[in-house]
Amino acid sequence: MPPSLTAENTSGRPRRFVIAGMEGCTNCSVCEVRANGICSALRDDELELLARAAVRMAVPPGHIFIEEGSRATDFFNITGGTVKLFKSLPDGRRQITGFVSVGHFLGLAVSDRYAFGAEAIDQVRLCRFSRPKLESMIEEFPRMERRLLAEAANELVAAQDQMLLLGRKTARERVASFLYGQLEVHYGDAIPADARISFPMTRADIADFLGLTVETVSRTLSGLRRDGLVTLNAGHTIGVALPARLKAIAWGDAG
Amino acid sequence: MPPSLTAENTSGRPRRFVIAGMEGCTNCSVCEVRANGICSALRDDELELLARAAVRMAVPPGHIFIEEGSRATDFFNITGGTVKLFKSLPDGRRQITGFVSVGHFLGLAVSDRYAFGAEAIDQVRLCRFSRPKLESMIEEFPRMERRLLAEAANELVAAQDQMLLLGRKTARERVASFLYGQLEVHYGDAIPADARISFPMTRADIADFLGLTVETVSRTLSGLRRDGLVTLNAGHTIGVALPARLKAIAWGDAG
DNA sequence: GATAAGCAATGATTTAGGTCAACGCTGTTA
DNA sequence: TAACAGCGTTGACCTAAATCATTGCTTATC
Repeated sequence: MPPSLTAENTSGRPRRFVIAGMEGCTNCSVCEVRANGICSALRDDELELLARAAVRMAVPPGHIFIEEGSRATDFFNITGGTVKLFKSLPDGRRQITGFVSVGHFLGLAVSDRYAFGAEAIDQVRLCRFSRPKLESMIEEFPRMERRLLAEAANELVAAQDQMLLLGRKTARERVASFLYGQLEVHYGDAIPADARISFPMTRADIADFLGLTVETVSRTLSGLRRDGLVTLNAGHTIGVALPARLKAIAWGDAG
Repeated sequence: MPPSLTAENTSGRPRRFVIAGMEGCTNCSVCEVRANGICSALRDDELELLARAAVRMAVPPGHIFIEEGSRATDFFNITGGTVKLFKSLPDGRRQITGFVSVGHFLGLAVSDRYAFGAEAIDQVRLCRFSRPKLESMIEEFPRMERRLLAEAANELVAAQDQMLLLGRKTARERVASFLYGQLEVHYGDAIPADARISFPMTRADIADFLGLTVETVSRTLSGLRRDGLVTLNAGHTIGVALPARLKAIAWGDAG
């Protein structure tokens, strides 16, 4: 029971999010994230089958569409927006384990319960597959399994990096790591000098991701600005003059 | 180039670690971890093929057999002993990302470099496969891929738990979590009241796993003993009278 | 059996980051 | 146009855990 997902066209919201030709889309071959998602592992004719198993959905900002510990009935493939994944302690302490966006696959689990929660940060679009349906798809198209294994391996590497950050880095190193990570998300390997990033998450999200408090994130960003390493613009946009310096800080070259 | 692995029978060490019938073992169907490892996904006749690709090795305590950042030429399947996986910062700060033992598969990575290091804690035995060989095996036996995906998914769940621990738990909660985790390793789901665990890792290993210092681990264990929650015996053996209390502490029910 | 090296425990002191509190800005509701 | 809520920043103060230092084991080496 995915808690109250906002299915396309059934929400009371303005329709501007519904791109022409997407309502009740059954043709994955024209999907905007065809190149990114698990679907990239399939040929056009195979996508035909996938289409029948997929339900396209829109999730409004702040909406939790995977409840931690609930029955894992579905898999999701994100086709737009940014999602935060998290785990919580009974008393409310929260750790964000990752931010994921377009092309990301969600819900892989051996257990029958989700081990984490997922909340939309901005307006999110996704494809939903029922567990049995996806499993039969995998049965039929082993290339999809290959793709999932690759994605899981990548996530594992990211998780290990994050453990190093949470266990051993200082606040300054953590914030620098986060910013540099955002640079990589936006620019890939080719990060220009004098780069500019803009991200949807709040200071509280960043704090919960880095294992810090909002105050420390705020202070640390101010510190980086004072040192001429970043410029804090209005909203969630940050300029980075010397990405290499930021990277050095992120990896312990204090400065 | 796996740095100086100690191949069976080629080391100058006493032979007592070499169990009869294992030298140059080419028969995986009698393997002692048949039920645990990736090999469990295969039928007996398929194991015949696997045997030809595997090289059995012994790794002495303290020996690093995967060097962080080195070329990922091989995969490993642990058949005995305990291994610590870790990541380091240039200045030497170290985070242990996991302890793994019998049946665990190592080396899954999309990149051509290992993202982590691996060091034997006690006497370790393992099967080594070359990357291309394992890949062709997977090609041939999709069930193996299924098995790897399941293992990766489980590791991901463990990694998320560890992120919650490192980012949001207190020292006491971390140590309690570690001890309870060890109880689960030893007893599975059926943890008896008045349990007893014995583990091979040092206080320094535990500290690097929990993102603490040795002193804090030591003090925290002493604190738990003072509170009558554990008994610290000589060596690396710890008694736990009330596992349920420990679990409660691990999840934030302060006490 | 003296010396050294590795591991664990504990005490004294310091500090990085948390907590508590105030304030400013922007956008929304009444 | 006031009241309010959400978000971010900054200051004052506090504390959990780090750091530094000492001691007491074992086990290994000469």
